[in-house]
Amino acid sequence: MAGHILVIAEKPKAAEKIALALGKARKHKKYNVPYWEIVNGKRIIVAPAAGHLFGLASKSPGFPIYEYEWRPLYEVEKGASYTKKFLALLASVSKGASLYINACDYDIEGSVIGFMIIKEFGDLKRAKRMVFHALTPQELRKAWRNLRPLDWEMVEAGLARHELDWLWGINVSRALMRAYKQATNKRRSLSAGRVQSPTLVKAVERELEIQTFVPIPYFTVSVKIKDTPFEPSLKFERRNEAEAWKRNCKVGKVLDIIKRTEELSPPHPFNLPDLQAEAARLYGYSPAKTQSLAEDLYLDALISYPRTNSQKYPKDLDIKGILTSLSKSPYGGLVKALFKETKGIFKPNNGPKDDPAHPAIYPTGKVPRGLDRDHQRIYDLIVRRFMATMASKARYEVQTVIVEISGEKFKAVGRKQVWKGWSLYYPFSAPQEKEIPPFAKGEVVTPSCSLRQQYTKAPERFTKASLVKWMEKVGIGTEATRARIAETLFTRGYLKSVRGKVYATELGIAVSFVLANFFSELTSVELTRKFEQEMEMIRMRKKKREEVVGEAKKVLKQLLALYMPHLEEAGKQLAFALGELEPPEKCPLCSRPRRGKYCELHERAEEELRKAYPEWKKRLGVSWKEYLEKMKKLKGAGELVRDVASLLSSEE
DNA sequence: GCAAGGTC
Repeated sequence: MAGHILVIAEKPKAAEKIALALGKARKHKKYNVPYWEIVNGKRIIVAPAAGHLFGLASKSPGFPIYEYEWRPLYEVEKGASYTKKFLALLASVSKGASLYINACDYDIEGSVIGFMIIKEFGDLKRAKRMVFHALTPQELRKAWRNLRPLDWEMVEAGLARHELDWLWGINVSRALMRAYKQATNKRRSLSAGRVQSPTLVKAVERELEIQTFVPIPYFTVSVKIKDTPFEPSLKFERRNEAEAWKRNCKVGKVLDIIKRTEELSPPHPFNLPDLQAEAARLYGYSPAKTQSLAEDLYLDALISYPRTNSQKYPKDLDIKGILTSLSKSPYGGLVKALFKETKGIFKPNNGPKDDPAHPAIYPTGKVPRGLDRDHQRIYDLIVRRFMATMASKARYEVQTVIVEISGEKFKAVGRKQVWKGWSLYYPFSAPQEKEIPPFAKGEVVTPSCSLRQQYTKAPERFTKASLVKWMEKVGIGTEATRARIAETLFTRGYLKSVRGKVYATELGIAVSFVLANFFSELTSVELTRKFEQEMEMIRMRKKKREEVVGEAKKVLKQLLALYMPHLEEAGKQLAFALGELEPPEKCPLCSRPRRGKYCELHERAEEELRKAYPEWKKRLGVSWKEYLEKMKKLKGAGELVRDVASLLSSEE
């Protein structure tokens, strides 16, 4: 065993950290990829992958398809040509090694990345796993002293994850495309998958909720005193109840004035979802755009790795060093203020969320030059947030005035900032100041009350950002993939974005219906839960990969057998949606195929319309005819509802 | 060409 030890890292940055922790490292380059050689002691080479270098591909064309193989990623995925040089390097440095160490991130994907490389270029019988949870020298050295045998269970779980996603995704996608081809003799990229399809279905459900929404009327009486609005507004079902209360609303008395100081903790360090949410809120950027801008900043070495869920900085982060470097930037004034208020002792307000592979996002200290507006805005958020997490609490003087008017209590809250604290550095999320006029306890006041008729509102439309947030909430996709997968729904033409709001297209609705009818597993986030359980079973050696994959094939075979007789029908649904085919019988209100009196969607709208009438009659005393007249023009009513109301009122 | 996952 005279050869060197090869350590395989998941990416160049990690390779560098590992090399520097293991000894005196010399940096080399081959095929324009950096790698490191430890020169004191044993000969060790640390070389990086770039994420997955291998991917699954079909052995043969056709559908359904249950055969696949692992191939170099650059052969099977366009846009992955950059992986070729990494493969070339790893093939080269693998030669003559006596030991292969998988030092990729300690998760099932990292286990697969290293495993595939050792399997292809090295020797699995002389392989070990290095396990660490942070790229700090101490942690890395500890991992080096405690090398473990190769983690076959994690590898098997990871391979299973790839195979399951591939089998479901490729087969159901092809099922959709086949159907469309059959109906139109045209080609079109259609897709379905464990993550994208539940997201599509959610967006379509929201679309239909909005389009079939029937507002319900109610009455509010709102109270103002000295031109200041008081909370809450009172709600009533009927106008006469509201009017009765308004007549009572003549005089009030100030019951209490409560003054307190409110302290607001600094924000947590940025993880990717929080950065995306802020960029969406402040600048209207889509999550995919923010991610891509952040990645550019990372590649420019301006910020740390952005694809993270962590809200914690590394324990050994050189905060002082970073800030010192930034003092030569336009943020110099703020840096000076931060040094002054913290006296050089930096304690970040780390948040609860963690990520096994990467810490929270922070600036590296490198001073940027010539960033365009978009990059500058993201960089600005990250630098300011970084400083804010170390700053003191913001303080507000809050004054609450409580007034009683004929037995009901109302309040108004004034807020004045008395200490800027973190909001000096990150002003974007500080609460607004609000001034209220002076009141005295016991003071008798004259309220002005106004009565308004209002309507319940349909749920909000998704934005790209809130759709990605939803994915995060229900736990599908990862930091690195969520925004990208949401974006594919738009490139497929399933969803569209108008002035920042998400709309489901006819095609999106049709795909969602076909999936619900024939592949209902793919319409729910439960499939991800099931996968997670299966992966766990494999890791615990309670189940074998072949077993899990075999079961999935069986389920798919059954579903596809049920689907095939309806291929043409499904294809027609897709073709109707795209206007490629005319339905034999049209809905009297739109161009969708007729199902009963109307199309499926207008049917649903009529149902909602009829369901809501008793409530309208009770609250407003309107006749059916008056109800329809009103609904025809009511802005908050769903478009499909208004269509049906127009038609019904013309039939009356 | 199609998934989801990693990263340049």
